[in-house]
Amino acid sequence: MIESLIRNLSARDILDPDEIAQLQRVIGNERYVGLGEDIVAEGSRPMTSTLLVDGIAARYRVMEDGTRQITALHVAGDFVDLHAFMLKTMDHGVLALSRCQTAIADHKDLKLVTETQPHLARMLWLSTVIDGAIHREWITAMGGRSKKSHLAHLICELFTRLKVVGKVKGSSFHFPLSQAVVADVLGISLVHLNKTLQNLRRDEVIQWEDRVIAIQNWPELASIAEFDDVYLNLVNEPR
Amino acid sequence: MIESLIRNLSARDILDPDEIAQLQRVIGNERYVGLGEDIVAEGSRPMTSTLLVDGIAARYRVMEDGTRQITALHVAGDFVDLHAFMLKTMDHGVLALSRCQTAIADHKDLKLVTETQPHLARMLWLSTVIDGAIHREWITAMGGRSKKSHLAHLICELFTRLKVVGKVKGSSFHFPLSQAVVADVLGISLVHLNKTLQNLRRDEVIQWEDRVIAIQNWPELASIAEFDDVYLNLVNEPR
DNA sequence: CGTAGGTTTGAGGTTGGTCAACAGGTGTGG
DNA sequence: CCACACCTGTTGACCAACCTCAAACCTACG
Repeated sequence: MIESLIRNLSARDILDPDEIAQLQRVIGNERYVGLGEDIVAEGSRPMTSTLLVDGIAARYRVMEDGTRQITALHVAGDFVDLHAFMLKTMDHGVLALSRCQTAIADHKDLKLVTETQPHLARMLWLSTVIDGAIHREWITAMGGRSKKSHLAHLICELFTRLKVVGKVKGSSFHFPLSQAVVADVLGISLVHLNKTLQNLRRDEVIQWEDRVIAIQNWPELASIAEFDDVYLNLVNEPR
Repeated sequence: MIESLIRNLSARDILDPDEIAQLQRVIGNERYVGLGEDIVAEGSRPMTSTLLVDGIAARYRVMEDGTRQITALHVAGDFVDLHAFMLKTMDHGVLALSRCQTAIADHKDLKLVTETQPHLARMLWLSTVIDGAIHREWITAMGGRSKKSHLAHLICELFTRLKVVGKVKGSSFHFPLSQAVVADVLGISLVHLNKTLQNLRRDEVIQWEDRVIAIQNWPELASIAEFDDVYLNLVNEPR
């Protein structure tokens, strides 16, 4: 159930067996959330944090005129709302973009971890801080890059993150989101997203059909994206 | 030296005297950084985290074509790189946008805090998580709002954050940044920023001259911005 | 076999970018 | 004291990026 989480954390530092056991004890209560359903509602005050065991989820905000902005994407092994352990109130919603398998950790138990397992607590802190690093990268992409580059960057990032948790097959990965959803990620219109995508296809750097993205030319894609994975902190070192 | 930090944290939860004493012990080594100088360099591996005691600083990235994107602004009482305590390597630089007064905390000491002062450690964790909430709000503003609304939002946010640390005078605050810098925050050109600003002035919601921003009509400004301060977590509750 | 969701394309309008020029203020060297 | 460079803000002209509206097409599904 928590293999993906273990892979995520173990990519950044060594977890000892006792810490893994702690995580197994603290995380439970599996359930499934259907496509399009909220995993966590905006404005709620959850007493637990949710681990995404499988599927893809998004944090999102909707504004007065009805436009929806997606602020983060989550894959297997990500906590979708670990920050709520500190923030208490959700300032955004979390939505299942595919059928999702989830598990939860009680905030009471997480608090106990901070009191008895400082290193494990730091690892959880780390995962919220990596979320922040990803946010900054998205800000950079939105403000400073062309839309083509931004889309390429998103694909590079997802490929890299999915690879960490073993969810890629060769150079392709399952990607069940519609173009409309991706448009809400990039903050552009569906029409323009589609044209940007055609542009990447014309360059023969990616294929995207039947809910699968295949990377045809990684060096070129990464170059279009100016992708550098340092911000994902895939370095195993003491934290 | 750490009054602003205390104000920042105390706005979110009660700090007991011992915790304040701990912070005072851990944070020291004041220095000044001149306008335009780096406080922390991209790619570095700092052994300390820097508290901004006074002034304004920015986290930034510069891309291949030379454009600079600012991903966060910091004011007195903010740690500019507390996340580096967990991330180890800086994936961006931090720059002084005015003459800045800073102080530092050793990562060794912060680690000790996580081992001996779990509540204080959670408060530090909280402050990195609020950074993340601000990032998400910026993503929302960049992707979903008009530039006018985005600029209005930035002003609302800065006013609110400065108010927490006692740096506003009535409805105005000192704001020494040039329009070129603000353009790098919003991810738009200087020319367009200027025209957007004129637009807000024409509406008589703000004044901005001589390095001071004065808010003339807060309700209208907040409405243009769709500003809601929940994401800043200005609620005092147990964390 | 009709309906709904997703993708693709075109036309026309708006937003925002680049280039260029000018004004005001400041600091510096002659 | 003047001449000059430089930084910031402002404005206009023109062009590219991106949006909205609309329609056509495809597939899956009841």
